[in-house]
This record gives sequence, structure tokens and C-alpha cells, in this order.
Amino acid sequence: MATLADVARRAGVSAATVSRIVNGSPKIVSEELRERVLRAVQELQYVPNAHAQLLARSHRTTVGVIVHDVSDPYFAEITRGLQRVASEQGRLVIICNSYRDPERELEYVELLRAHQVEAIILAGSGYHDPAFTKSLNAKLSAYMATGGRVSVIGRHKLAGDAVMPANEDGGYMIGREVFKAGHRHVGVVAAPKQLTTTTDRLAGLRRAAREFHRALPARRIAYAEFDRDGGAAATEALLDAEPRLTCIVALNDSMAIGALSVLRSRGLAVPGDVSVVGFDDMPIARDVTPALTTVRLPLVTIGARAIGLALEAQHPNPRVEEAGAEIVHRESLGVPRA
Amino acid sequence: MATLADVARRAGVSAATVSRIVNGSPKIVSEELRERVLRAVQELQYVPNAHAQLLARSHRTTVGVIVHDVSDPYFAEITRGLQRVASEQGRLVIICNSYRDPERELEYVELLRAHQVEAIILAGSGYHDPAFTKSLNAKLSAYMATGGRVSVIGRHKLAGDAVMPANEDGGYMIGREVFKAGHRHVGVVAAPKQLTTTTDRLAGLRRAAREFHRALPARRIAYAEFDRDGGAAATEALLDAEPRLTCIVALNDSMAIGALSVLRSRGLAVPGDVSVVGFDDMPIARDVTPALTTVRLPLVTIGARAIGLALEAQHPNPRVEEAGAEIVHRESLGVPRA
DNA sequence: GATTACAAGGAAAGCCCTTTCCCCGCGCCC
DNA sequence: GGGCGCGGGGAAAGGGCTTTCCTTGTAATC
Repeated sequence: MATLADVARRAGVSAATVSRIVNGSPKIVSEELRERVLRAVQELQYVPNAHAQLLARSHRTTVGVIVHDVSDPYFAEITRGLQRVASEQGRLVIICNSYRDPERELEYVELLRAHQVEAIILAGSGYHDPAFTKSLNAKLSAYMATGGRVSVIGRHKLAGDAVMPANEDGGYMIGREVFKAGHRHVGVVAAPKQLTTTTDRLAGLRRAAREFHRALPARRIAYAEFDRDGGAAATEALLDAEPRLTCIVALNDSMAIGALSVLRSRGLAVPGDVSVVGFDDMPIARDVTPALTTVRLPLVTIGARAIGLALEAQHPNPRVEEAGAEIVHRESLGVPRA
Repeated sequence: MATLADVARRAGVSAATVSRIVNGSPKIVSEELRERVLRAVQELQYVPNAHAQLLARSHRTTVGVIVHDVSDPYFAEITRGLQRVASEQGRLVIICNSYRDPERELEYVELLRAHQVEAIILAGSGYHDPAFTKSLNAKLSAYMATGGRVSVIGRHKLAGDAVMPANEDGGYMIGREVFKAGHRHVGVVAAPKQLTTTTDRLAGLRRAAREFHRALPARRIAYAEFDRDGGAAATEALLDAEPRLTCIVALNDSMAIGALSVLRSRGLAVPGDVSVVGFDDMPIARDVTPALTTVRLPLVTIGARAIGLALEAQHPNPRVEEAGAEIVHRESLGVPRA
């Protein structure tokens, strides 16, 4: 690889001059040298070593994002918003997939810190695991202590600024819809218990249930992986245990799609026999049959705000912003069969 | 940020010793010093500066991947395979989204080179644009000239090793199914003309048409964006121009889903009135109604092989591997209405 | 007891760039 | 004509780490 020094030698100038030209420094350089240098850069196919630059420069310009999985539409949306703001502000973003492995999350915080990122954005559900939360917080605090900025999405009790999606509220809103429609035997297709997203959304559902004087007994809640196949598995379990179910509330749209598939294979009509509702309003929700009634979270905005908080000038107090939810009415929720 | 020197000072040893301990060098260090150093590392929350390390070390250990969009299932699958091999081989991967912008692709090659990556993997359709191809090749060659490895997925005429998905063959196979079923008025919902993926898949379709003595006139091919909404738009255009269509071949599953949605809103039954077939077999293909008949590409394997080629010991000649395709029969393809 | 051999740790030379500081020469002013 | 200011360029000091090469102290050998 050609280096700055090679270019300088070839152009017959000092390294300083090359650096100034290549980086467009404000310092004035004569047209003649500029041309010579640019020609040498071309001829040698010179590209500055990014690591050397980062070492030499003091200001940081890249931010790290830790998500469960970018290819999951939920995170893809968040990331989209985040990227937009990042490029507006001239920042590069490094994306890390934790695949919901707390250990890996810890490792990535360290990796990002090693890469001297300006800020770390942590998106995705938290875990009900005090030991883990503590060590994550320790790492995050250490990072913040040295000037790093941290911003989290939908996480309780973590250092740094936070944007909170309306998980509890959204659960409440969709619960109301379901109970308002008259459903009494409602099953919940839930994600793993130790995810805070699960408990938050469930809490909202319970609040709605209380309001309508309905029960949400434990046996009507099935926990499984937070994806399509998990949704299918949980639905099977629920249906086997409670054949009288008239409505299934899935804790996200992927799980709802799994539920739909099981229902179809059992010959149950949706919403004729059983209603199904989802959560998140991912793009595919409108394209399945029947189209999903679900709750929309402003994911793109959430991502944008998270990075916005992180990039703003230093604030003494961690700030918490709430992001609302809204019901999207489509076709998968009906009234219970008489 | 604490530095190596800080740790050394605190532990009362030299920087060399700290480096050896932190990196687990083979050189033997006494138990006593090791403990002192590790304690200092703990107390100072020391994390090595990755850029300084990369600068000081000679061997590269991260590979760069340029895709159109990781959140697109097509690339998500490829990336999954690629990541697996990468972590098996102790490599980190940097993912860059070009969003199908050739300019950005060029920039990313440069960025990855600046970051001293060991290999660059380029995934996703090529462009019918000689000028662009030439400058991309120039950049890639410059990179390879300095020891960089390049491996491309589904791209014609590019430097480096290549893995070729069976676009032409897949097109041929799905075309055969369609014509075998008796369809005579077949419309194609195609991606932009300048993508090689489009022309390759179309070429396969044409080969099948010739074999069955059928025509595929230009007016029955509608070009649009390579996504769900593009599929919808192209389908509208096709239906307006040729109301007698009995089958729509979409050039990927997303476009097929867009087609399905238009057909539904026009009250046309699938496959009763119009059949629809897709391409790629992305996970959602089985969950839409009707489930899509499509062609499956071994995307995970393709990703794995691409990085495999790149990481293997130097080979003089660029190698090209072919990856097969296979038809997945589901419900969206029927026989034409009599 | 002198010599050798080796184990353990340190000094210092890079890795490649940015940026401050300094120097030189020129035109300008009084 | 001497002093000043300034435009244009270079020297060199980092930035934080790895690794080679040395030094030192100790044990082993005859």
C-alpha cells in the first residue's frame, strides 16, 4: 500500500503538504504543488490509512449501534432513521448484531469503545437480569466517564439518554380494541419472559383487561422465541390448551404471522373463527391475509431521536423521551363468534 | 481514556509487558506481574485502542461487505452465511449498504481499503454501465494489487473471485413451469433494465419461451423498482395494457407480493384468474396468500462460499463458482382459465 | 569459579498520519 | 533601507500500540 510518505516523495514535497491537500485543509497551497500532489495520488492509487488518521486526529466521527438483528424489520426501521441523521451530521455508523445474546452485547460495547466511537446506541429489549444489567451499566459508565455518549432505545435502568417506545401503552391500546370487540377468551403469544419488551407489552394488556373486568390467566399466555416460528409454536400450544380461544394477541407482527399460519393449517378462519392482532406494524403486516390489525410504533423517528440525543451537546442529566403508539385497523380483528 | 502507558505506570512495569499480557502473547510472564497488570487494567477500565493496534499490527483481520441493503431478506440471507464463516475464522465483518447507488459503491470500496480490510465482498446485481464497471474495476484492481482479496456475488466481469447465483437458469426453470402449465399470455414484472440480475433472469425466461414456442413481447414486460411497491406499480401497468394476462412472473418475491396486492384490490383471484410466481424464495414467500411458487437460491451457501474464496490462500486465477437454483412449488401458480 | 544458556522484562523503533510550530522570502510601509 | 507582516512550505512531535532486539539476573555445566 502506498503511504503518505510515498506520495510526498514522488511529488517532491513534504508529508505535511500532501496531508493538507488530501484533506482539504484551510491552509493555502500553491496551485502548482497541488497539481503535482494530486497527480502522485492518482498514480500511486493512494488512499489514506483510516486507522492512522483516527489515531492522529482527536475528534471522533463514528457512532456504534447495537441491535438484535438488522435484518429484522423492527431494527431495520430504527436503523434507517438513525442512518439518516448520522449522514446528515457527517457521521459513519457501525452496526453490531447481538442476536439477543447478552454476552455478545457486552463484547460489542467493548469493541465499540476500542474503536473510539463517539457514541453508542443500544436498541432492542432489555433483559430482566440484574447481574447482566449491572455489568452492562458498568461498561457503559466507564465509557461515558471518558467522554463517550450513550443512548438507549426501550431499555430500563441503563446509563445514558433514552427513547422509550410506548410498549406498555401500545399493549394497553391493542388490549382495549380486543376487549372492546367483545373477546373473552383471549390468548397471548408472547416473547421470552426475560425480555422487558415482553413484560411491558403484557403489562399494558393487563391494564386493559382490568379496565374491562376481564382476566388474562397465565395458562392463556404462551412464551416462545420472538419470531415467526416462535409465534407458530406458541399458537399451537395455546390452541391445544384452550380450544375456545376467540382471539390471539401476538406480541409482535412476526409472531402474529406464525399464528396466522397455524390457524390456516388447522382450518380456522381469521377473523371468522379466531381474531389475531400483532404489534409493531412492520411493512409486511398489510400484505398477509388477512391484513394485520396491529399497533404502530414510530420506529424511524425513534431511531432518529436516539442518535439525535447522543449527538447533542453534553447534558448533565440523562434525558428520557417517550414515543407514542397508534392502532392500525385492518382485517384480522373481528368480533367473537356468537 | 486510559492508555497502555497508564496501565504500565500503575502496575509499575513496561508497556511491552502490559501489551504481552493483554494480548496473550506466547512470551512467558511471571504470575506476579500478570496479576498486577490485570488488576491495573481492571481499575483503569482499560480497553486497547483498536486503531493503534491495527496500525501497529501487520496482519489484517476484518473483511468488508458491500450489499444493496442488509435489511432486504435477499441480502440478509447472504450476510448470514458470510458472517458464520467470518466468525469461524476469527474475522470481523463490516457491512456497507449501497442502496443500489453505484457512486456509493465506489466510495465504499475506497472506505474499506482505507480501513485496511483483508478482503472485500461485493454482493448484489451488477449494472449495465461500462463506465461504472471500468472505474469499479480500477479501484478493485488497485486494491488487489496491494494484497487485498476480492470476491463478488452475481457480478459479471469484475476483478476477483466470483460466486454466481443461477439467475439465468432460475429464470429458465420458472419459465418452463409457467409455460408447461399452459400459460400463453404471460406478463413480467421486472426490475430496472440496467441491473444485470434483471437481464439474466429475463434471458432465462426467454430461453424457456423459445423452447415452448411462446413469445415474450416487450409490451408484456414492465420495469420498476426492485421492491414491493415497484412490483405493485409494474403490475398495474401490465394489467392496464394487457387485460388478458393469465400469469405474472415477478423477478423477485418482493415484487410478487406487490403484484398480489394489486390483484387482490382489483378483485382478481390468484391463481384462479391470474397466476403469480416469484424469485428468491425469501422466508415470507410461504406466509402470503396464496403461498408463492418461486425459485429458491441457496443464498446462505452463496454468502459462505464467497467469503470462503476470499479468505483462502492466494490463487493466481480468479475462480468462478456456480450456485444452483431449484423450484419451490406452492399455491400461486395454476393453469390458465379455460 | 568461570562460562554458557536461558528466562524474564525493558528500551526503542516503527506503523502512518495530523498539526503545531517554525522558518524563509517577499512585498509593503514609513 | 530597515522593520513588519504574511503567505507558503517544511520539520518534527505526537497519537497508542506491537515487536524486535537487548539487558540483566539466575541456574546449569564443567
